[in-house]
Amino acid sequence: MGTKQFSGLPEDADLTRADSLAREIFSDVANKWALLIIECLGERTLRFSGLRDGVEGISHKMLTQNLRMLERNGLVERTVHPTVPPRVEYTLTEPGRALRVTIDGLCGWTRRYLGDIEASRSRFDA
Amino acid sequence: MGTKQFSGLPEDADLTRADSLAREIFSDVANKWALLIIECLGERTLRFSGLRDGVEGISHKMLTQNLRMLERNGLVERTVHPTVPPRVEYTLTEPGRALRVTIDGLCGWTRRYLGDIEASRSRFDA
DNA sequence: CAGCATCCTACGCGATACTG
DNA sequence: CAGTATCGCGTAGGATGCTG
Repeated sequence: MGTKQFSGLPEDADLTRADSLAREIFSDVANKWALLIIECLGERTLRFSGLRDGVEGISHKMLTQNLRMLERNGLVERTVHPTVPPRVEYTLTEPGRALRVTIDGLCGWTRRYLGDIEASRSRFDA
Repeated sequence: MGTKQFSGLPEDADLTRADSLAREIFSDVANKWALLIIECLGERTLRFSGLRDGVEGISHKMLTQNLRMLERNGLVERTVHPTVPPRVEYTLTEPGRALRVTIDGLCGWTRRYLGDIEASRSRFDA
């Protein structure tokens, strides 16, 4: 981000602060588990356990940790039903759904170039 | 990816292998440094040192490491000019440029929701 | 200049156990 | 069931030094 990928603004007000914030958000979001969680949520509402099953290979800890982070950034909404046993549901917010569109693009890209990448790999490994 | 986000194929041939490969690629690509390197490269051709300056905060080691990985997956092309001192240039390949479009979307998303996220954060931290 | 190898630390992350 | 806390290992990743 050295070249200010995020700003693109005319005014230089306190652009530095905005840029460092952007970089921070980017780091939060550009990680495997966060992306997979969002992708798994999609349009549905899922419980903690549902997400755990849905996101293959994720540990209890990673799931809670990332869910907190996503909630903090306002990408998922967390609703607690005060029943016993407790029932907690997660849904994407509007920003979350917007991000999901991008992630879909990433998944599509992966599908599209799967073969090329596999080929490139075997070439490289030789 | 428990729900096979990547496959979406009719035939179930050896879909499992394809899916695990996809997951592997996804892990490679869905990481902060890789994305920032690709974004920094853009349409340009950059040398190692250029990338080092361009991608703010990246260490020598992380840069080489990620560049190797991206080269292996065929997302960047590496050309060595046998001069002294050596001159090595990096460019995005076609798959790399395609991925870049997606990353641009991610950057755009960040810009777009910067304010909302900042607000959500202060709300959450209270 | 580019990049590999080595060392060493910090922390990511899994496993486990405990509350409401 | 959902969540927090603690411990412990493995690895990510920074710093440094050596080659061509």
